Amino acid sequence: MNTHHTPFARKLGAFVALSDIELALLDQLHSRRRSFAARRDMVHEGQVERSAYIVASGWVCSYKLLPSGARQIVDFQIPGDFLGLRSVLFRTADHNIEPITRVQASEVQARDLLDAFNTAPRLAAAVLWAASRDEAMVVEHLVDLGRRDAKQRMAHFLLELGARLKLVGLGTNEGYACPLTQYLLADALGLSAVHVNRVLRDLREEGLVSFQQGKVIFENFAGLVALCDFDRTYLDHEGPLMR
Amino acid sequence: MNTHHTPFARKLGAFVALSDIELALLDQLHSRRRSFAARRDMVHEGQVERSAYIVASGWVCSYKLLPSGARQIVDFQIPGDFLGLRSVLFRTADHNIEPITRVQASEVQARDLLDAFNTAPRLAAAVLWAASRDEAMVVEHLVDLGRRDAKQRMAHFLLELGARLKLVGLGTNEGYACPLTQYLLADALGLSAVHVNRVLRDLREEGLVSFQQGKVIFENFAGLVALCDFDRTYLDHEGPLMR
DNA sequence: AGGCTGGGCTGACGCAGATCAGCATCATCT
DNA sequence: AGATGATGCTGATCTGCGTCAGCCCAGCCT
Repeated sequence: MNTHHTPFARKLGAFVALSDIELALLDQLHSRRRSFAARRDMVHEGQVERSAYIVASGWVCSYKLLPSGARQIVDFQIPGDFLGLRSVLFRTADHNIEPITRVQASEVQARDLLDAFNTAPRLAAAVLWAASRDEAMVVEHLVDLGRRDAKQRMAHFLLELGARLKLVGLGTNEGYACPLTQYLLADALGLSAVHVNRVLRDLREEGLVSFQQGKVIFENFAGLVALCDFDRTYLDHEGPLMR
Repeated sequence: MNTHHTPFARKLGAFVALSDIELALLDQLHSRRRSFAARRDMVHEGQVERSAYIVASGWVCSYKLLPSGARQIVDFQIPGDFLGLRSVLFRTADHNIEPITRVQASEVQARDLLDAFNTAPRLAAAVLWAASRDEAMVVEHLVDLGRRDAKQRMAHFLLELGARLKLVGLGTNEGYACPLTQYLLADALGLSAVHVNRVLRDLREEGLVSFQQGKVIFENFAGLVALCDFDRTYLDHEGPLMR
């Protein structure tokens, strides 16, 4: 695997055999690099937004706030992920986006993408694939919230995150570094922070996963997969347009 | 409003000013009409799928099954809605699709769509808009499951459904006909059927909505909106590509 | 140093909603 | 007419998770 490419190129390249020319085109999208401080909203709901981003380093979350003050995190973005692709299409952003750590991201105008597609049409299919994968993840998240209990949710979440990170070279089947706090986990999983803490302790004491000092370590990968029926096909399925 | 067009054309036409030619093109997509019996899966997870559908009449639901036997309904499709657009892109369907009533739907090959787009490029933007709206609904559903209690969920759900039905001429601010059973509601809202029943009773006794004999009737629309902070902008927002 | 803040952690208690069990109604089938 | 199966409805009880309240530690201010 080519490790000197950006996480974005690496992710797409893992499922679509891309030529060197195509890979180079993808890397070129990263010319307009910007940096964002942790904890300061990049985009807030209702804001008029004209460009999307590709995350180069750091972690981001997209969330919705309810008037009650409750927050629901819809998704986390890690290096290689698109950010705000939809708010380019719609006139305004429909949710908030906040960096969790310091973030480096490349601004991508709609025009840049279209130019790249014209030069290398297969890239369009690849990007479409990435967008579909993101949607499949949201659906899986919905199933989590609707029909899995706290322990299964957590297990599923940690496994999915691991699979995504592995794809961009930031994780292995042993574990990965993870900057998320228990509060962030709570807001993503629809739980209270208190309960997140308890669930993590349970999982640790059962020898399944540990999550301490910013590191997720899989102690019993198979056991964890069994606990929540994790099926990763939705993450790395290749489509008919890819061949 | 033109009522002699299909629900699909009507829905798109409500937010994108479409010419008669464009409307006619949309209606032409409905040539390959098929009929499906209630309760028999149209598509099941993992099935290889090559065509999408546009619902002409009847109700459909897309859901995921867990090995535990639990079911999570991701979304309902009503007349005018696309069905399985994503499973055309991916090689296989990633969830099951089941008609709730008898359903008439038009089969749409990827080729038909592309042809229509070539003739009338504005249609592509309109269809993209519809797809984005569907995704926004899934996100809103996710917030429901993660951060709203049972009563708010139900209120939000009934209001959203009402707004969607109104768009295709199947509902008003007074109410609408709805073939969903309490079991279906439960599987969509992440509740038990027993609790759905109680919540419906509560809402009825508080004079907010009633849902009986297949009819949803809004007794106090404003009160219901206030209860769950319903904000319908995500349903009928027009995008920058529409002008 | 001392205070402040953010994060992890824990016990006691309460409640929303699940589960269990059962009844009533209606449509369809035999 | 009786049997069967959906669907709606209800009370009693149980439980997963939230809420409240508080402690501890580490890092960062002043």
